[in-house]
Amino acid sequence: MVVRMATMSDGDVDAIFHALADATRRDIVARVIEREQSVSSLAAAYAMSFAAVQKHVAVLERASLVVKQRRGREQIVHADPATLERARLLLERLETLWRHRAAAIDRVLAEDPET
Amino acid sequence: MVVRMATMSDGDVDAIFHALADATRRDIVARVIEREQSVSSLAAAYAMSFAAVQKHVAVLERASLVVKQRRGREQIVHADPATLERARLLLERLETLWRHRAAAIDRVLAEDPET
DNA sequence: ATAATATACAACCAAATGGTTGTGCGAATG
DNA sequence: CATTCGCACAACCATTTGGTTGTATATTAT
Repeated sequence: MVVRMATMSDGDVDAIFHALADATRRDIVARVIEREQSVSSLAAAYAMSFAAVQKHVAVLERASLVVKQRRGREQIVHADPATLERARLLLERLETLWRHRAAAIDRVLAEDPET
Repeated sequence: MVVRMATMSDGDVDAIFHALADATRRDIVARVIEREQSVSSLAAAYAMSFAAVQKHVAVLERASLVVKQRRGREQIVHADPATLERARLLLERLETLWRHRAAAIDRVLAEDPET
């Protein structure tokens, strides 16, 4: 199956990195990657109000890093690893840029040493 | 040469992702990767005040994504690709976690199908 | 039917963000 | 020396963030 990567708007990328810029949210992502779980089960893990955790999950959801799925009266939070990959690919692209630049510099230096 | 990766505090990671959560700042990183340049030469590229760009560079600097180096009256902004790599490695670790989980699920499913 | 549970959501607050303008100061140029 | 250039920094402002509490709603359990 081929999946076309939708072109990401700046806003999407902003949302992803912003969501990852908080230790609690990164921890939530790690937890739901290991095992999907309800919002309240997540909330139990942190020294803050339920509503605060709920908001963190909402931020992750807006960034498409997690998805919520209702099950009875619970809301189960799943990871969406595709979004993580998108973010990683962006960083990889920047690193590639760097390697190309470094290679270009090397070429120039090798070309005409001490002329 | 062996480089020991200093353990990153949550705050460091927060700073890196926060710095990347803005299109202007990501663009600045890309530009200085391609060619290091002065703050004012960067500022010329954006439709905002010099001070605003200066602040963006400061955010990137706090995150160690760029380094400034004085040259005469100019301040030359360089990329620090090591920090980019750190961020990428973090995302990779999360993705690895996911792959392990997926593998564990596969194992369970294969173990006892339809008992 | 009542109570308890899981979530949603609004209102509120302090602090941080992302922008502005203005002021000052060291370095280069005329 | 006077001026201009590149930058730093402070003050200010609107908006967003990350937390709180309180209220409402739907679902399960007694």
